[in-house]
Amino acid sequence: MPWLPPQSRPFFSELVELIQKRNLPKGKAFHGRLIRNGQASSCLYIANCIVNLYAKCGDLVKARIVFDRIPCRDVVSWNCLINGCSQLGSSSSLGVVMELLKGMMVENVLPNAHTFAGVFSGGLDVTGGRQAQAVAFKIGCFGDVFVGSSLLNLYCKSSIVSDARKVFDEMSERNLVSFAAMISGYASQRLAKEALDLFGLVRIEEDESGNEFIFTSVLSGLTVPELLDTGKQIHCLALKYGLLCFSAVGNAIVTMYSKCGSSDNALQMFTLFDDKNSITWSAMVTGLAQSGDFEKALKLFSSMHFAGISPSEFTFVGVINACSDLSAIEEGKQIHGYSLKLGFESQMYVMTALVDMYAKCSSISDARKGFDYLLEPDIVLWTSMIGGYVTNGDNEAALNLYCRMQMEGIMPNELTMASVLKACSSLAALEQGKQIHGRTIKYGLGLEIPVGSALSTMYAKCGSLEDGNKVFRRMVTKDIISWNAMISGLSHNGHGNEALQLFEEMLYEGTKPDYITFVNVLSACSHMGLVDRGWSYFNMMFDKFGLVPKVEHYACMVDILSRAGKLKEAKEFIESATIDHGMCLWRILLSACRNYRDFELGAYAGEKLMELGSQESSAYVLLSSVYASLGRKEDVERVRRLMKLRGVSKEPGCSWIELKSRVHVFVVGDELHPQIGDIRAEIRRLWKHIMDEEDCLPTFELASAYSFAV
DNA sequence: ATAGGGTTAG
Repeated sequence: MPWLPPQSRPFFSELVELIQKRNLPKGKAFHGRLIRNGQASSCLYIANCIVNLYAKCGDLVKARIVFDRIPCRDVVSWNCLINGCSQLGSSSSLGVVMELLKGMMVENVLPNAHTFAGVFSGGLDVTGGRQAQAVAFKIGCFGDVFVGSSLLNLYCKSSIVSDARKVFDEMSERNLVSFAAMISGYASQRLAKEALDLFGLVRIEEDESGNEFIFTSVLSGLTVPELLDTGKQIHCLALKYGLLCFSAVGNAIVTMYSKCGSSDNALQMFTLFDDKNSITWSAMVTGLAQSGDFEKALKLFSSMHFAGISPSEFTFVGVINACSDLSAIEEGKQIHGYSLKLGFESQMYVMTALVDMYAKCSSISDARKGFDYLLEPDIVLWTSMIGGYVTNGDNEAALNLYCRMQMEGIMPNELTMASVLKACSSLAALEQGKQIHGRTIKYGLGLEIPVGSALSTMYAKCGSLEDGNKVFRRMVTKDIISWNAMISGLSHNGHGNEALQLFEEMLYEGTKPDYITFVNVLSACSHMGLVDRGWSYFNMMFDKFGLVPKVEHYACMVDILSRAGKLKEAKEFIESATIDHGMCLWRILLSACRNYRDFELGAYAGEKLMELGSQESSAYVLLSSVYASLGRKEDVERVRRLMKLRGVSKEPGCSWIELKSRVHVFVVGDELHPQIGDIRAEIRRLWKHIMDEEDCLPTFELASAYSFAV
């Protein structure tokens, strides 16, 4: 049967050429001619070629029609169709590929190595891959290098490197292709050591120096500064073996230098590059942006135009990120315009970068416009938009969008859940948070760092400390953020001792605290009135961990001292502070002086604030009340006039609470709540209770809150 | 006649 009659030979060679060129229009015309002169179905060779022609050109419908008309299809006919589907690579194609594999076996056509190589290179579905793997094993195609390489590549692409390695180890024959696939699998998982080990093995086992594929793969895994020297050595090897003429190798070297923190080497490599292509430019622009050289990145981006290379979607993503980090919205908008001009308006990655940029630049409505433009946003774009709302403080919008996403049946990922949980934390929306917790379990997301941390924070912030702690204890790996979240949760809910205990436990486990940890620890000391421990933690920051205390830490210290009534000590501490502390320290002292009725010191602190030009209304209100207590009426007037003169006004206070799925909002001075009468009566009752209590002197804040409320 | 690997991105 596989025989090509002499009269078909000229047609055959012309067909092969059309297939190689993927020339569908000419191919169609040629197919028409073959039908007219009766050659189309003269032999299986020609028929298969025609199936292959349509399949390679992506016209699977036509390929299938021709295929269905072949009277006795052989394994090649099926393989052509399968490969066509594989190369389309759409999400639905894997199902089709599996159907075809089944179909051929039903017709008693035995698959061969070509079949499986095609099947494995088609989709990214692991389940399908495993099924087909079993069939390949049974039929005895498993030993083939092509089959093994494409299967291990499938596992790599699905991020299951361990399974890929199993296939790799079990292969009876390996070649450079199998090595390249395996190395790149490790590299993409950032397992540089494993990738380098295999790279070394290539030279022993294959007795070869490798090829351009091996080099690009191993280079792409070198992404941290510690590997810079290794990267340099591999660069030298590439030079020695004459592989620098492959632009992919050069591109990988440029990226390697950027990621390993050597922009200089990257730029040098880039400058010496003979024929820079779009990838080279993108790699360099992105590299500069990621190293924090945003201006250089933007400059290089504009010179690209003059070099006659037009930016790709990759370049845009890189340069838009530079704008986000710079908060350079004007440049960002221009680049957005440029990307529209080049027709990237529907590119998912570009749009995600734009949404991030607008969100970071506080233009959340522009971010939303971009998001709405894409009809089928993928999960990363959904997550960026939701996360954008969260960073801009519009937590309701974040949750609304998340609900819409759920209704559209989009499966969230870890980062989506972490964002919506953060929204729940900020809103203190416990019920919603619990539901989302349920979802994470349903989706099998576990308690890995983004979700686990967000969950324990959410419970802690919503006052459900036990649940927060439960989640925290079940997390297998905790990072500093998880610890901070739990410590702060305990501290904020009045469990200062437990907060400090947890901090000690953290130190014991060898986790290094950061600035935020110390803010939480010091504020716990403040709530507990622990002056000595406060001092010891404050000193520990620099002495033990090399952390220079920031203004927040000074503020906590002032708070500790003044709450404990050590007002003079607090004043001396502020005046000896070596940092540019601004006004907040005096503001804390002033309020403490008011509460402790040390009006002289209060006036001193208040006048400091007046000198520094405070814009906080509370500073003026507090100081004038201090002067009122001292009976200095003219000073009261002066402070009030100053407040007016400087245009300081009071932001109305606002608070809310969620009860039985309803959110109750209160703004200072409003009468809107339907039960406002009952609420006021209850506040009066509580106030009376406080006043009746012995030794219970309400603070100034409490007293003013009371006077506002009733 | 049919097959496998690499470089840039959210």
